[in-house]
Amino acid sequence: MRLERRFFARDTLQVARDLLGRRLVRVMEGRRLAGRIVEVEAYVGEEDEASHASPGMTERNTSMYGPPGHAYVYLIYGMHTCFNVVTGQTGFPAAVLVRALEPADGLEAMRERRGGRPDEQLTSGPGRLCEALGIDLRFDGVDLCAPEASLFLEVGDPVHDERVANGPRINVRGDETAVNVPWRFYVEKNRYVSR
DNA sequence: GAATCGATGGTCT
DNA sequence: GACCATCGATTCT
Repeated sequence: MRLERRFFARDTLQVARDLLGRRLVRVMEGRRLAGRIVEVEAYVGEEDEASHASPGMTERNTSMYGPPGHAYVYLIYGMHTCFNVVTGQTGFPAAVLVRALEPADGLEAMRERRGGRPDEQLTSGPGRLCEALGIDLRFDGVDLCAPEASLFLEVGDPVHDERVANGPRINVRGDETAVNVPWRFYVEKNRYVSR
């Protein structure tokens, strides 16, 4: 069962929290690579100084202004890509960065893609999970809810409140608000959460 | 373990 | 020309 567009069209903080436990799935050369989402961060509006939308619309961040349920993928530090899900209403720039997965299906393929690293390091970080699932810049702007999508989200097993922790976002710049708002959500004590 | 540092390229001023 | 929503290796305590 896939997550439908209306799931993503809600308040971004709600979507971020509810994304925990869902499965991110990549179909690649007939193989299914999937992981359970265990860590995310929300980026909300142009007022959020940590968001790429803070300077207003640019060529890079255009996807953030587009319809919910699409991907926003960008290159960071010249060598890693990061995957986000666009949330909220079309025209309002907001997205949830997926920071870590617990590997579920296609472990062998992920190990190959990740150079044989230990399983704990396959998908425990935004750049790592993109490498493990083969998510690159070509996915920027694609519709994750399209029937033919090779990258999509499944309902999975939602995480109960007691298992959800939150805190400030990792490695963000900006004013005091941007640095301190507890918009990072993760599954408590999960081995695959980053850092 | 914790802290530090280099790699590497697209985007924006 | 500066700045990164990172990773992995190296260099410390």
